Amino acid sequence: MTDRDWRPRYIQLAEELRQKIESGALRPDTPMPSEADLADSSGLSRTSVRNAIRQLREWGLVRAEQGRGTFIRAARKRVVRKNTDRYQWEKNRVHETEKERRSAGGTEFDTGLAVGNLRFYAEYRVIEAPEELAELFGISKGAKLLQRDYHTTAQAEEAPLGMSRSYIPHDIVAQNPALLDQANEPWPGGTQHQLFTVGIELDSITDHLTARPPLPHEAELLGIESGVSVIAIRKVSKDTAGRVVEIADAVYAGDRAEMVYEIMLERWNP
Amino acid sequence: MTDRDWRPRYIQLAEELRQKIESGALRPDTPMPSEADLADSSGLSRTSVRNAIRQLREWGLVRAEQGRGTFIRAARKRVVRKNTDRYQWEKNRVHETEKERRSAGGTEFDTGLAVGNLRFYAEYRVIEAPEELAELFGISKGAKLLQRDYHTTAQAEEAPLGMSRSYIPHDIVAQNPALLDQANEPWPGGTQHQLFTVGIELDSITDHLTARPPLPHEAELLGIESGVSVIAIRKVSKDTAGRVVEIADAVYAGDRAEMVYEIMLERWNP
DNA sequence: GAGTGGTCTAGACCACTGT
DNA sequence: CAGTGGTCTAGACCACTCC
Repeated sequence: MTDRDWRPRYIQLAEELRQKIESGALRPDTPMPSEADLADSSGLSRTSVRNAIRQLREWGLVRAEQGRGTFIRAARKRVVRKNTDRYQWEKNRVHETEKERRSAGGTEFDTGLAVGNLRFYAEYRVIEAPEELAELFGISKGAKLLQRDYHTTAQAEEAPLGMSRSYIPHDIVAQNPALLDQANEPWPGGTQHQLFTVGIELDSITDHLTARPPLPHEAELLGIESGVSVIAIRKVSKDTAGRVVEIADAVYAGDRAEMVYEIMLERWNP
Repeated sequence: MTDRDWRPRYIQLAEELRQKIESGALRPDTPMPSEADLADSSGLSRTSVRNAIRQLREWGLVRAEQGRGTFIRAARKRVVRKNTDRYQWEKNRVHETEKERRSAGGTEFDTGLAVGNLRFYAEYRVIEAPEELAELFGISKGAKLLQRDYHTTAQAEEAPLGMSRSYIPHDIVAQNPALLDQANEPWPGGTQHQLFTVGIELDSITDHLTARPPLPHEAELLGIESGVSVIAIRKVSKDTAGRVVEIADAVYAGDRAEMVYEIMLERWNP
């Protein structure tokens, strides 16, 4: 006598299907049996079958397309961002010629794609610093901040890999009026060069990473659905005087992005 | 005339409730109206109300407890792991006395808690290297690996913050038989000290971070539910000869962990 | 025992995709 | 057009919590 399975029927069904997917009996990018078929073969109502499928979606194993079917998800190819190298690479580029800086930006560094194959979006606003940011910048609440939203999409992809919102104290950027005009984006050399034009050299960048489900507008822009998480990164940049000069909140599709940090350790016997 | 809202009714209800939560009209750790009440007040069926609530759970805004109610989630206090400091700290400790090493481990470093307030779990197995790992280690497929599972729980918490599975080529650890016995865990000074006993000094540690929904066993162990993601980290450690000596896959609750990496940039004018 | 959320049914209509 | 998944209803019973 085997023990009776005390779990809900829809979970049992979800587990059965999970087995089939992980064993390869159901193959990536092929459709699962339809809800009606599963209801027939399992003896459950369509509602319970849908519960099972929702479970599979939450596990990130399948993707439903209205009118077409429910498909096994293939593991997505990831774009690897090695931030420990990227940030230094951006810094090194500040002193190169404009022609050189124009030739490639951060996204090209990550993806290896050429500049022409990218669609770039930028929008600037001036806002009043909320308490949380004011505290991090060491400025007073309500002081003016330049807020900039960015995202970049590879021509071949339908949705960007990530999106970011950057904040810089208005006092700092206002020293160079060109920095206040979003028409100048994409700025050759990026933020580190922009800061350089107002005399700022970065000393350190600190990334704070967390994971969470996407918010509705993030899911829409990044083209992700139930069953995909996002990597949220708060990036805090300090200049050589130890002052916080930029804070950026970036969000990346968890199934398409991989963030890499290499930590070099000091030697015992130098 | 306002446009008719073309979205599903349950999404509209979810959005209304989201507004109330984010505006503070519904406060953290207090219960929402019951499903029956919401069905009455909204004119929807209980099924649709449940769909709305599921949406809120997927957004991570509420938590349902059977028999008690559905509660607004308070933002959880995060444990911050600054890996750029932590790994060097662990390396520095290798040369300290055993008494000193015994006094604190990595979790204590992160949380500030004393050793006695932690429940520690470790389990060792010997496995054959699957292709993926063999390739990373530069050894042949099927070669023996020591696989070690760990998790540590703060006495005050019901669930661990994260869990990890470490792999080390068996050839390496077998040089010190004490390293093969899980009864020696928690080993004072951790993995870096264990490797030191077989003559290995680490040169670099590379973290690869992604985000995804938890697998069932992860959700259970970490005590997380629908609406919480995990941070998955593959940590690759190389010794001073450039050889990969340990690979660890760690998973952290996305709502309780924050991973921090500080990148120091080279100066333009040294 | 009253009230909560969790599971489950049997059915309906809709929006979308393919042929 | 038939077939798919998405929305929605009106019920039922269960497991759990709290009084």
